[in-house]
Amino acid sequence: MNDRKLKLADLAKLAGVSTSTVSRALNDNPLIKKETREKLQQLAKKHNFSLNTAASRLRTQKTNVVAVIINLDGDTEQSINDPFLLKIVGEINLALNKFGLELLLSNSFMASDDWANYFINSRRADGIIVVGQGKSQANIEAAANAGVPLVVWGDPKTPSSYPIVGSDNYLGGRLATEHLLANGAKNILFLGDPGHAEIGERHRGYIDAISEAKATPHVLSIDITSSAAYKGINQLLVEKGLCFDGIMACSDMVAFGAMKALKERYISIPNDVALVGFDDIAMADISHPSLSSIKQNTQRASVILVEKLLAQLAGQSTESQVVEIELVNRQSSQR
Amino acid sequence: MNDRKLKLADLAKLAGVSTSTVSRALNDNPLIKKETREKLQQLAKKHNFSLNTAASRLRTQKTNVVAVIINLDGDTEQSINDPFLLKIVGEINLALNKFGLELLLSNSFMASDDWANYFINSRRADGIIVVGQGKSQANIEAAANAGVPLVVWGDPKTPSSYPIVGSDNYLGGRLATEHLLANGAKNILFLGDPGHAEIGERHRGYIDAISEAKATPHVLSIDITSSAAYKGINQLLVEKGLCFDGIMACSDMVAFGAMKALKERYISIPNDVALVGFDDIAMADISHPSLSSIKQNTQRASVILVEKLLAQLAGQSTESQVVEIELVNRQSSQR
DNA sequence: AAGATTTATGCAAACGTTTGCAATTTGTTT
DNA sequence: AAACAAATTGCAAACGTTTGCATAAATCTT
Repeated sequence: MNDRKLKLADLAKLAGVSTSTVSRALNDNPLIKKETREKLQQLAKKHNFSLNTAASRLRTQKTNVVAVIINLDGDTEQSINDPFLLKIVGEINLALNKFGLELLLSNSFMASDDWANYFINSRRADGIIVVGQGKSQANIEAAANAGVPLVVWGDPKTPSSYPIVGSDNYLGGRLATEHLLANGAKNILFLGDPGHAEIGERHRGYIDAISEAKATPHVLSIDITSSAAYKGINQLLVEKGLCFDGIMACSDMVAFGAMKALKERYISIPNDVALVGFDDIAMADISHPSLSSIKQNTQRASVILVEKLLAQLAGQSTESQVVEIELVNRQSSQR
Repeated sequence: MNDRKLKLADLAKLAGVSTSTVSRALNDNPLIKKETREKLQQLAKKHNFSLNTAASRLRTQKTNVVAVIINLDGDTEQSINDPFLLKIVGEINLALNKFGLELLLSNSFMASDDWANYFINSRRADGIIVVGQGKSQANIEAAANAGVPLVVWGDPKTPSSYPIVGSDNYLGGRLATEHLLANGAKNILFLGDPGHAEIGERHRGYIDAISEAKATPHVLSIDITSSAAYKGINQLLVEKGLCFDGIMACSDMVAFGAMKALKERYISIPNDVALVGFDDIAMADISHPSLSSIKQNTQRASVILVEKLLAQLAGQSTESQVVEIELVNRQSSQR
C-alpha cells in the first residue's frame, strides 16, 4: 500500500489520455485502438492498478457476486458439520470462479428472511444459489416470486416456480433399495426423515422398490445427523431386537451413525445387516467396511446451477434439471 | 420486484424530508430527532427499502466484507474434501455475522497472487482471513507487508509480521505422543508432512516427547489426505511389516486412512496399534473404534480471528494468539 | 423579549466508475 | 482535393449514498 490508491483518472493523466479511454481499454473495449488498449493495460499492470468495484457496481448496477445460502432447518443439528453440504459449497465456488463470479457465503440463520431485499435490492449480489430445500420452501418461494434470479440445489422433481438442480433422489432411493434386495436383504429399514424434500423422494423410491418386491417397509424417521442415527438404531435394537437385515440410510453421515451402533453390538456388516448410504462423501471409501453409497455428481450439478443462474440473469427462463447418480458398490452391502 | 428500486430520495419525498435526514435516520444517527428517526425507520420497513451497498461503499470507502481465503498448496490433494477446513469456514462465517460482517469466499487457486490488490485496493473487502498457512507464506507476507488488514489461522508460534491464531500444535503433538506412550506404545510413528507449518510443530512436540521417553522416532511423511495415509501405511506394512505399535496422525482424515489399512490386515486397534488423530472432526466420534484426537477450539479461534481483524481495521496492532487444545480420549488409543 | 445556545434539518459536493453522444482524427472514394 | 465514411477518443452526466457546513427551529439565559 504505497501512498494513496490509484484511480482511473490518475492512470489517465499518466498516459495522457482521458479516463473514458482508460476505462474502455481496461475492459478490452474494441472501440479503443488495439495498440492503445495494450499500452494502457500494461501501464495498469505496472502500477498495480485495480478498479474500485464499489464505483463500478454503482455505475453498472451489476456486482458479479452470487450469494450462496446454506438453507438449514431451524430444528436440525445437521449444520455446518455435514461434509456434504460444505463439499457442494466448495464445488459451487469453483464453478462460479470459472464464470468470473464471486461467492458471498450465508446461511439461512443469519440473513434476514427477506432474501430479495437483503441480497438483491441492496445490490450485494446479482443472484442467489440456495443449497438445500429444507423442510419449508417459504423463503425460497418468496424470493423467487419477487423476481430474484435464483436457483436451488435440491430435488428437481419438486414442483416449483424456480429451477431446482439435483440428483434423481427417487431413482437413488430405488437403486439403493433394489441393490439391498438383490443382496438378499428382506427387511430393509429406511433411515431418515421423509418430511424433508429430498429425503422424501428417496423414501418414495424405497417404498416402490419394496412393494414391487412384496416386502414390508419399515421407516425410522430421524434427524439428518450421525448421532441421531446412532441413538435411533440403538433404541430400536433395545426395543425390538435385530428386526431388520438391511438399512437404506438417507445420507452417509447417517449411515455411519447406524454403523457405529451395529458394530458396538457385534452385528456384522454386511452379513447380518447390509447398509447403503447416500452422498458418497470421502469417508465412505475410507471407513471399514467401506460404505456403499449413491454418488451425487456435485461437480456437474454446480456448473449447471451456475449456468442456469446466468441464463436467468440474461433474462431467459430456466427449468429444473436432474443430474445423473450412480450406485457405488462397496463392502457394506456386498454378500 | 415491484416497479423500480426505491432509493433514499424516493423515501425522502414520501416523508417530506431531505435525503440527508433519511440517511441519518436509517443509520440511527442521534443528530436526528428520535421521533423522526423512528418514523422514517418504520417507513423504510414498510416499503421494503434497503440501501444500495454499492453506493454506500463507494461513499464510505468501507465494505463490511471480509475475504476468507482457503490457502491450499498447489501440490496437495487436501482440497475441499477435508471437513476440518470447511468446518472452520463455517465457524468464521458465524463469527463474522456476529459482528455484522459478510464473508466473501475464495481459495488460493482462484484469486490472483496479489491479494492486496485483488481484495483490498479493489474495495471488494476490508480485510482478509487466511485459513491455513500452507507450505509457503509468500502470498501472506506480501499482503501483510502491503499493509493489508489480515489475520491467519495457523500455527501461532511461527514468527511472522502478521497475527496468527491457532492451536498450540507443539503441545498437541506432545500430548498425543505422551498419551500413546502412557498407553504402552513403544514404537510410535508420526504420520504427516513436517514441512507443513502446523504439522511441523506437531512433529516437534512428538520428537520431544519421544526423546524424553528415550524412544526412537519414526516419521512417514505423506500428503494430508486419507488416501495418502492409506497407501503409505499399506506400503510400510508390506516393506517392513508391523514395525510400530502406535501412530500419531497429523489429522483425523489421515488417521482414518491409516485405520483402514490396519483394519484390512486385521491389525487390532488399539491393541496392536494405538492411534491418535488431530482436529476432532465429527467422524472421530462416530467411527468404530472411535478415534482419540486433539480437539481444536475452532469456535473460539474464529471469534478471536475476527476480533483481531477488527482491531487492525481500527488501527491497533495485534499479535498472534494461542487457543487451548484438549485431548479427547476415545477407543482407538485406550488399552 | 432579544440575544445566546442547543437541537434539528437541508444543501450540495464527493466517492470512482461507465457510457451516450459529440468531436476529432484517419482513411476512402470520386 | 473535396466530400464522405469509418475509426478513435473525449466530455460530461449519471449511478445512490454520506457528510461537512450552513441554515432554521427550538430552547435557554438574563
